[in-house]
Amino acid sequence: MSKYSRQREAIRDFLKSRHDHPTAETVYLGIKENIPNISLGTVYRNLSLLSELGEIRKLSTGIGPDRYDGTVAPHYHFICKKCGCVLDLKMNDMDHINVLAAQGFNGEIDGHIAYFYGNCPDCLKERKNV
Amino acid sequence: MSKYSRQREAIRDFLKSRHDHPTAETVYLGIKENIPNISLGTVYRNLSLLSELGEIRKLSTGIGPDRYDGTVAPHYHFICKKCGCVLDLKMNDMDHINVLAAQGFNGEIDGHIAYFYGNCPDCLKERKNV
DNA sequence: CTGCATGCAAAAACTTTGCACCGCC
DNA sequence: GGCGGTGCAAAGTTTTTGCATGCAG
Repeated sequence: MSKYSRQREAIRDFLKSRHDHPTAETVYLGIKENIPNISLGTVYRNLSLLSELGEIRKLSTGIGPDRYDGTVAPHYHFICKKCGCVLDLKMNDMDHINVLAAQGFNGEIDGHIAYFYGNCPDCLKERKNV
Repeated sequence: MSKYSRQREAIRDFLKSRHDHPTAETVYLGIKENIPNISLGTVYRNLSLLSELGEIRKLSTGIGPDRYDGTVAPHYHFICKKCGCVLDLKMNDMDHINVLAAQGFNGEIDGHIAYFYGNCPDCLKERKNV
């Protein structure tokens, strides 16, 4: 179905190597260091392909542009309301909530995404200084 | 802090009166029937203000534009992967997951948003017909 | 009156797409 | 070779913003 490409591989590797949650722009700039003439369109095309294939995940945080995550194993995210940063949370998968959601619902539920909101450690610290 | 405006009130009322989850565009077109010369900019400004005030909620589904919800009482949403529709789920609030998330996290967690994904009743039906 | 809110339009921010060329299979 | 992938740039979509004017307090 899809053919090898150096650009796609670079994008996948880039995402797997990072635990922050880069935007398309950040991915673009990062890859550019090794493949200087890669284009932003290619980055978007591949991010969207990889995310359909389930090799990466797209995060729509509601703050700023979409972000991408190379970790597909189930895990959850924290989003700082103040600075907009996105952090991984170390917590177990909550499979059981799919069952809760499915009760009294006629459709088919095969997954969930949960974002936790609040203040990140850095912003908390700053708040005390002010 | 903020002054009365007919436009803002209309937007708030419009959202409270509906249980689908309209986009800014839909809100704009809806209000326009009563206030023909309202502008899209005003709609965006007020949606964003109301959502900061906690009077409405913004939903970033990752599929299409942001949507807005006049129901602020805790509840959860289902998003159809196929048609992109957004439905309310009848399920209890899962306060306890904030505690789970806060374990081993240094920041402050004061809320969460969870989206459930799958196929909506209509798309399931359609799939059987094909 | 004073200042927040609005309408309008331009611009910014983000993402997708058409097209000619390139390179994997 | 054939077909999917790329670079480039233009266009599409969604959202924000500057500015002059309007209206609530």
